[in-house]
Amino acid sequence: MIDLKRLRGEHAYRRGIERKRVRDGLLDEVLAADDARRELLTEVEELRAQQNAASKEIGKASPEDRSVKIAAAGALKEALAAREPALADAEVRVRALALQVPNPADVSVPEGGEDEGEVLRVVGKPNGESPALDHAAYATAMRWVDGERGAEASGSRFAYLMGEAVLLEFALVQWVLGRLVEEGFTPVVPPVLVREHVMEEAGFFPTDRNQVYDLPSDELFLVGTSEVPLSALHRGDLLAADRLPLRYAGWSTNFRREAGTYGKDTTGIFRVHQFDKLEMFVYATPDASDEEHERILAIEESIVGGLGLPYRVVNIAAGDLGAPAARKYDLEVWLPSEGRYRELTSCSNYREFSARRLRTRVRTEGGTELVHTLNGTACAISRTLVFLFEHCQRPDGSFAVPEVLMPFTGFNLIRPPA
RNA sequence: GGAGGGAUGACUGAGUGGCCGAAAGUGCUCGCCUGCUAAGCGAGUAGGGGGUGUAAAGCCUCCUCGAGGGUUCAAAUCCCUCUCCCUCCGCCA
Repeated sequence: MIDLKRLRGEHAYRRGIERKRVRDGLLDEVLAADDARRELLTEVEELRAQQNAASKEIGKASPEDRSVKIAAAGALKEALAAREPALADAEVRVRALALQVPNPADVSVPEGGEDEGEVLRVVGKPNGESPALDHAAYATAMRWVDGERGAEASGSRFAYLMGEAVLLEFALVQWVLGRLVEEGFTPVVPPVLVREHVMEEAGFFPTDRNQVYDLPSDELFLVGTSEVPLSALHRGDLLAADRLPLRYAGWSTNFRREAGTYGKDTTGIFRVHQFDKLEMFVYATPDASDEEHERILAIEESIVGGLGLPYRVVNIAAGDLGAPAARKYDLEVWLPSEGRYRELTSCSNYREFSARRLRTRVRTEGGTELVHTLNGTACAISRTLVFLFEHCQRPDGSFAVPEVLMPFTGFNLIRPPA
């Protein structure tokens, strides 16, 4: 959630919001609603002050004065009760509007939409050739992915992952998790079913509600990323400054309805309803969050680069940022069969946007401040496999295991089935 | 799933209708003191919102004792619902 005070008083803050895609007039509506709310608040508080004072006097009053004073206090109570609903309505209205307002884009974020991200660097070179089979055909040929049976069992975009592909998954998890522990991350296997308030406070409801699977009879929701439960880990906490940064590496299965993606990426396991992912989530002091963001990016680059995948780093444009992100980097990897770069990982700095709803704060010399939260993909397994299926595929159809994974797979080469 | 007990500030813990935003202790901050020390002495120390203020400070005010609702002139305290924790019984990967 945004800072209404800053929206009211800081031009740059407002400008950062306007650089994202915001409905015309929304910001003025929020400000007007907030003005109305504060006016009512002043009025109601004045009445409450009178009522409190009147009540206090009754306690000290002599028995014979009491009945008169109680009657007077009762009248004040009624006057107050007449105005309170208006204030409550105003608060609901401000909140509903404020929730629609995205986090301002950082000044370093380029102008524009989806295709206007700024390519910061290109690392590694596509060799210009495509493998004999694209990732989907290869995975089927190697008997690693069975999408047909997956669809029979659970519907489209579900698949069975099998054989060496599963060993590759666990090798990836082992290798990446080891790296993250080296970098000071605490590994976490979080709950993947959460309550509604967790979804709300993590910023996924109401905006992305249609992307989330729910279990109505238990009033629980399946998470689409471990970012959700990790953000709830310090809900309402007032943290000591010397505990920050808190770095967590969440491993979870993730569930996404992928509403609105009909017909997109329909082959293989590029886009599926269920996948496993290692996610980085960091709580940082406000003055350290930009540095922490660069750190997360560097880790992502070392993972993607370590797998030998050619990639580029994109500074995502304002119009393409999600609502909570002030800035975001994507790592896009070359996908030979499509002849273009596709997103593999990303990392965002939410600044204090998410922490405001979570009420996660840090005690500093000056007082208390909202923490900054950041998140980044360490390794999204299915999609990583997609890229490996093409880049590690050799002309004879065998699969060359990336060197960094060899210690965890116990084999270097996988031959196609006879 | 059944029965009972509990949730208070950074932490421990007192408080069963007004004198309580809250005793005491711990911790922390500042000062003093002992030749040194994890010792002693003194003072301060909850969070959040609104208003005022050029800003900081200050001042006024409201809200918050797990969450939400209710009773009452008045609620940490009484009632209801929910969440969580503990103990016992049952069941179980």
